[in-house]
Amino acid sequence: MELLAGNCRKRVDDDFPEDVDPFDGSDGGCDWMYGSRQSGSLRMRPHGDDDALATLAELAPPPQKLKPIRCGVKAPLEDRHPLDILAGTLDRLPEMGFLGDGCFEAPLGSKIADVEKSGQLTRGFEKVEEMELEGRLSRHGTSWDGVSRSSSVDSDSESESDSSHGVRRGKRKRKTREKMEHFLEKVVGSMMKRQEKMHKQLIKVMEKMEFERIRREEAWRKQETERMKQNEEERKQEMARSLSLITFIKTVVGEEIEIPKFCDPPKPPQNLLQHSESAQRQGETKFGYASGTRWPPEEVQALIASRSEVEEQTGTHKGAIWDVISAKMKERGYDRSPKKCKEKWENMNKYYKRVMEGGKKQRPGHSKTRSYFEQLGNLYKTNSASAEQEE
DNA sequence: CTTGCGGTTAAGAAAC
DNA sequence: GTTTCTTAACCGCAAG
Repeated sequence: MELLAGNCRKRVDDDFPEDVDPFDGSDGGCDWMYGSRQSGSLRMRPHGDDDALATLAELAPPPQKLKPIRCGVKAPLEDRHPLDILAGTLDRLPEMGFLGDGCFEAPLGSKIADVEKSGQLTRGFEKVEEMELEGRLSRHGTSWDGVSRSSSVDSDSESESDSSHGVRRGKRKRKTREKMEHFLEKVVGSMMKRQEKMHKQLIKVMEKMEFERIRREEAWRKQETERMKQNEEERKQEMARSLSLITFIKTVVGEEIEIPKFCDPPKPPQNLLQHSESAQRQGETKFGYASGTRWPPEEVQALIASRSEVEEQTGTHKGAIWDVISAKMKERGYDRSPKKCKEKWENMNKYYKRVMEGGKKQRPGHSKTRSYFEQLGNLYKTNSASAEQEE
């Protein structure tokens, strides 16, 4: 498009006289198409023989202010037919970045050549006329240049014009134009097809990449699940070893060893996941924990144990105690944020106090849900006892 | 600003 | 179906 807009400075190779000013009237370089602006246009000479060129002139009216395609250096005007020049330019479109590689099965130039050979793009000369012309041109020392040819032919043909000639020319003109249009349609159609094909290919590649990404993700998930399972196995083995050790010590010592509650086999880190999974099948449990936010009794006990541990260690409730508690909960296999731990603790205590103060009777069926009451009560007792001792 | 605490509310489950 | 219990989550206030 840049080329057509006239601002393309890209240098193409020598086949195309890119440095030639197509509208430069000084040497008549573009008169073949637009007619001489100095000595009168082609159309001013109705009896010109070069019908195809005349057609081109009709198709492309002379530009008024459009800047021609220029490049840095002026090259000598070639003795080439304009259609050859056009073909050469079209063939360079891919190089110039207008079309992708292989936009056309064969070079456009060759297509044009084919069209010419098959007579689709006749230049409007009959063999005889052409030979005649050649002779005349050579007599005038003019090269095979559209302008020279057309102008010299025009001047001569004026004298030879007759009515039958005019009718034939008119027909040829129409025919040529139709063929030109047909050819251009074909070119555009071919370009569009090519672009469509490329677009489809691009979509295919994108789909393939997306598929690959999903596949990798799946593989990663699988791997992660495997790793978790392995961890769980190791933990179980460790627990079994510990239990057998404890049993052995028991038999050796002959005394009952109290195992702290928090030494219960910890749940795997994915217990939250399990909760959500089990929540679905937990019409079976008292509370479905359907929301996934409810704390199961074991988790509540773990929280209380963690809290009492930290309290023993620090002796204070201040500071980042809930961070420590959250970390301890994680060690036990429960993933709860410090904020959640704190909230749960507060809510639990609130409810405990409310119930204790209110002296409400526990629902028999709900005794399980308040399994933490006992632990909390113990905790309060020990706390108050230690406070009394300090006093 | 952080922390602890009390109050409130909506939602879910069990008891009636 | 209604009532009651239990819980999570949010808000505000006071103390440090």
